[in-house]
Amino acid sequence: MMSSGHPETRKKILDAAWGLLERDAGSTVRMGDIAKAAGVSRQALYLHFPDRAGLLIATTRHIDETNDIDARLAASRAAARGTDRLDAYIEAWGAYIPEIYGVARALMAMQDSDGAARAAWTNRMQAVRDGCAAAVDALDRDGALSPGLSVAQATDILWTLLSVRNWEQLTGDCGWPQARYIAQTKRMARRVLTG
Amino acid sequence: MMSSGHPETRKKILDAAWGLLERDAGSTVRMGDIAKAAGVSRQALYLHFPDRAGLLIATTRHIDETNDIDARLAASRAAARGTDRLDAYIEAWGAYIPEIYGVARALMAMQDSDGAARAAWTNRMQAVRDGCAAAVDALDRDGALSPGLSVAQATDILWTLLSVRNWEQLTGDCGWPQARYIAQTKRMARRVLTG
DNA sequence: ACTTAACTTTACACTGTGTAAAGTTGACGA
DNA sequence: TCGTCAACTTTACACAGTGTAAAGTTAAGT
Repeated sequence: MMSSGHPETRKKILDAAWGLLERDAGSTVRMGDIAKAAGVSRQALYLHFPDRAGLLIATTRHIDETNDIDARLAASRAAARGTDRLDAYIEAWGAYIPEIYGVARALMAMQDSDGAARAAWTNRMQAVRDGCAAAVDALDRDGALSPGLSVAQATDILWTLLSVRNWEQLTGDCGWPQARYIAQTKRMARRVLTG
Repeated sequence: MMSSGHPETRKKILDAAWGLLERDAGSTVRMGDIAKAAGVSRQALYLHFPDRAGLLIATTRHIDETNDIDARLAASRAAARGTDRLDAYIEAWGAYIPEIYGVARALMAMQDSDGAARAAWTNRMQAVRDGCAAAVDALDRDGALSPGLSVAQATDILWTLLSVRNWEQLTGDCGWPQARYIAQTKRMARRVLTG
């Protein structure tokens, strides 16, 4: 059963899931953990969300709304020159990754087993890809795109460069501070795409 | 109970796991699936390997031995100039990723829940990182390393560029053929690291 | 014949997800 | 004031997959 129940309880659950996933993004957060954190019975979760995947997906949307991601990314479209636009997009998306990382990680971990989780995450990443395509288009219009690099391939490259996994590896395994991640990613994108 | 039993049966199991993980790298390969493919009871797996993580780790080693990975990577160390060496390393490792992708994927999926799997995979990736560091050092000795890029940071970047996840995204999601992956990765590495 | 290693068979404990259904509580309306 | 209804709790259970336990089988070795 989905989306019955008080919106207030629903919000409590989403906030609990968010907090828990943000806090220990490493360990596996179970349905029971979320219920306990929300001060609600485990079964109550199933009154509001169809299953674990549904709850996680709803959590990403909840985070998006709270942080007004649309506005943030829209701002990056304002820049006139292609390279400025590229920088702005990297800054906006790169700053957003840490916010969603907890849920992203849980959702990525489900991809192999759960089709709905895979679809939801793919959809989400498609939106990022669209942003990459827009930035690459802007570069291309300026004639700044590296010769011998098609628009499609440049988009693939930028999209890959900006993956959550790369952020995870650089800030996690390599211990980079967020500021360095942003600066170096900008540098890499410029070096690889323009020229 | 670990590593008792006939080495021949052990090899049958490892080959079965290898084949299965290579074939449907997407879906979840269960212990029972491997047992059936090996023509052996599920319990027999536990006579040879401590648990699922242990079996997967042993499978990577088995693949390494069969393909003589050490020799392949050692060959990349022969190149005189730093940039040649970089190319050779990318070619060697990049060609190896598809071979281990099936097991790698299964092992990566276990990382959140299983500490041994995490340790094994981390160890493995550390070896790749060492290769990256060696290539970066060679560039640095040639004075070819981009100014404003420390050896450590250059290593981090190359290591991230060469991650299995990036290969997965480019050849999988983006549909790149292997040859393009190699060529473009070489190009990116050169552009980002040297100059 | 006796033993032993290697493997099979059967059975079961455990974890986490999801379903099912009966019980509780408080608000709201006739 | 009583009934009703929605939201939630409680209890119970089915299911999948991993791993453990232990008794049974088989073939080779001595």
